[in-house]
Amino acid sequence: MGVGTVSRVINGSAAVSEATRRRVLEVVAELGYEPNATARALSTGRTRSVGVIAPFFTRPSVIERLRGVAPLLASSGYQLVLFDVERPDQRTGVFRSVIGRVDGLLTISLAPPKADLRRLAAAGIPVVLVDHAHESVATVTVDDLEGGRMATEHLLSLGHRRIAFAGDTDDGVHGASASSRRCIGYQRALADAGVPLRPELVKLRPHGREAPAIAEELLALATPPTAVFAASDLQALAMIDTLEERGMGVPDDLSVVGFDDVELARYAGLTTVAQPLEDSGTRGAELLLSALEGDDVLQARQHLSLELVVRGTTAPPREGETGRGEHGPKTATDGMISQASPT
Amino acid sequence: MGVGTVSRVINGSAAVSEATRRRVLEVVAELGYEPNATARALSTGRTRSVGVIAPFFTRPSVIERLRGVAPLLASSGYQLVLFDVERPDQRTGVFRSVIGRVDGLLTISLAPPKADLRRLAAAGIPVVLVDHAHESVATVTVDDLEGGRMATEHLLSLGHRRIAFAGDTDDGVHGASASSRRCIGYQRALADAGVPLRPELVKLRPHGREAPAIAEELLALATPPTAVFAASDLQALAMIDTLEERGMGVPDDLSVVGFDDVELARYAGLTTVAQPLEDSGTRGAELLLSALEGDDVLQARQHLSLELVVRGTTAPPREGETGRGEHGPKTATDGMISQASPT
DNA sequence: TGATTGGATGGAAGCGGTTCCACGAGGGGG
DNA sequence: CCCCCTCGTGGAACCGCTTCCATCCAATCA
Repeated sequence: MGVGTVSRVINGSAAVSEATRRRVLEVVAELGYEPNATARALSTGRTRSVGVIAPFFTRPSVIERLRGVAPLLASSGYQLVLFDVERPDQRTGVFRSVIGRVDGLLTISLAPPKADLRRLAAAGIPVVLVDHAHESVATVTVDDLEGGRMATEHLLSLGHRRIAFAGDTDDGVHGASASSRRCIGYQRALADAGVPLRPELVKLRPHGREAPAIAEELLALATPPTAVFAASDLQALAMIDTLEERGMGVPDDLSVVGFDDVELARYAGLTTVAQPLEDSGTRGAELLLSALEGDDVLQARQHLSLELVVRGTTAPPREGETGRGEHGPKTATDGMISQASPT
Repeated sequence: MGVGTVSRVINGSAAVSEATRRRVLEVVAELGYEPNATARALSTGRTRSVGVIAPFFTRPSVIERLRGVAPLLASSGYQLVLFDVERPDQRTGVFRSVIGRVDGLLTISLAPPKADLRRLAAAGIPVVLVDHAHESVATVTVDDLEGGRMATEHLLSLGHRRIAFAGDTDDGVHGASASSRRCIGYQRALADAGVPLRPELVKLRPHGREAPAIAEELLALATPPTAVFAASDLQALAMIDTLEERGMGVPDDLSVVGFDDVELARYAGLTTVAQPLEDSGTRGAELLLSALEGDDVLQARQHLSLELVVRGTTAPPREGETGRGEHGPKTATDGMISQASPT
């Protein structure tokens, strides 16, 4: 029994007589032989695994995306190799180090450097970007700008005028510009409504991890906002916690809108802009799988839609605090007709 | 420049003259050369990656464990390869297929077949079991039995007597016997309190995914329970949803206790038995990493402790419903003195 | 000055598969 | 009866790296 024959039997390739096939299988079973995946990968050039690169993959929003990815990969026989990016220096090397380790690549909320994308392409590794737009590879995105607008308009329609924005600094490290696009939507909505943008109400912090600090700063303002639009649910939730610790009632004293609609948001009753997280993962995986089958998906641009979900953290501002009189003292003269047009 | 020399420079092994080293590095930079990880793995027998096997890894409890694992692996330079087990047939092969793909293995809430454990040992792959006890490999566990007892005793101390248990069928597929151990704790607590075990109050369903069905069945009973101990927070939460849809108030009409204390539980205000999920991941990763360094950790048995966290889903039963009169009609004769000894 | 020693270097072997090619045997057609 | 095909099979070459061994050269020592 030559090595070639055994290989052929195991891979079911080419023609092998029924007799030898049976004999090989017999011996394989007896020896409990299991082919070495690494050797096979080296020889064939295919690893049967796809890489998923995500910053802080245990974040709820990423996890919900993975919920869409995992089942598809599992049922297609691909191994899921997770590359967690937690520090800037990790990101530098990841895109390079995956070459030769994976057959395909899916990134979540990350902007791959153009140079790396070129190398990947040269290496014949298909790439799909979930939650990040790019001109030359397949992407699955939502209209963050529009989402920012939706959240802000909701607040405006409730009668709010002093609306803060809490987001991530687009440090360029993770290239997660979703937050900044949402901020643009926020600014546009304000502009369209003729509400002046007040720079002191726009708070940016790295990683979206310092919502408490932002809450404190906002509260310390001479005239605090009556509403906050946070660029992610996690930020919104953390902010609400801090606010309530400081004795502020949500939404009575302050309205809060989030973004994403992660599972937690439902339980916390958070008003938020919902994006189809799990679906984004599914679409991304579909795209990648089809690229691995040989299809050309470079032009694919999946656009998922957003939806405002109004729950319990937004309400009209207290009387006299619509913020119309920008700097004016809190004169409680408006009576009770502050509700604009609730959804 | 021979291949050997280049290899030596790249791996910083053995002696290479400063001149050649510089020259090699130069060319490497110029060519943008990146070593092929697969070939390296085949040659050295080390993959620089560790496998994590978990059933449904996107479940909150697993994710929180991974939160402990990921940072440690990342900072030690190991790749995290995730093997998601969603179907029984996947489990059969996983333990075999990891051989040759990973240097070490960490399983979560899974019972590896003894035979596979032997093969792994023979292949020199260290294994750490998180959330599953085993005699011959390193484990990180909690005392589920005691946890079941804690939850049940809490309910008993509130005055409940008709206490239901909602858990997973220990189908042997995932070998997740945590649920059944918790059930034993539940039974012991009842026995110790002299409360007879009523089989119709013990509901087991696969995957812990059918809490709604269990809730329905419980409600349909001639004399429904006044409290439920669910073997996981997810089950508890799903059950509460269903209960409330049916017009039952929690905890007014029915008390519910969960298990795990996942993040959601905090937001949902669920009373539950808290186990240090993230910490379990950290401990597991530490053990594995140290085994990878060559330490013998086979005897390691990390025992983490549990804690009852009382929130808003448990309360004394309604008057006259302590269940003392097992089958008795709901005679509302007890007056208002139903509170036993609230925590 | 010749022998000795040790550091630097080149390259072959091997890791465990897959694949291609050559070869042999058996069968059908001329 | 011989030739040619075809099918089945064995094994060499190769995938890209590490590692060991042999070689070489220069410096040190006698």
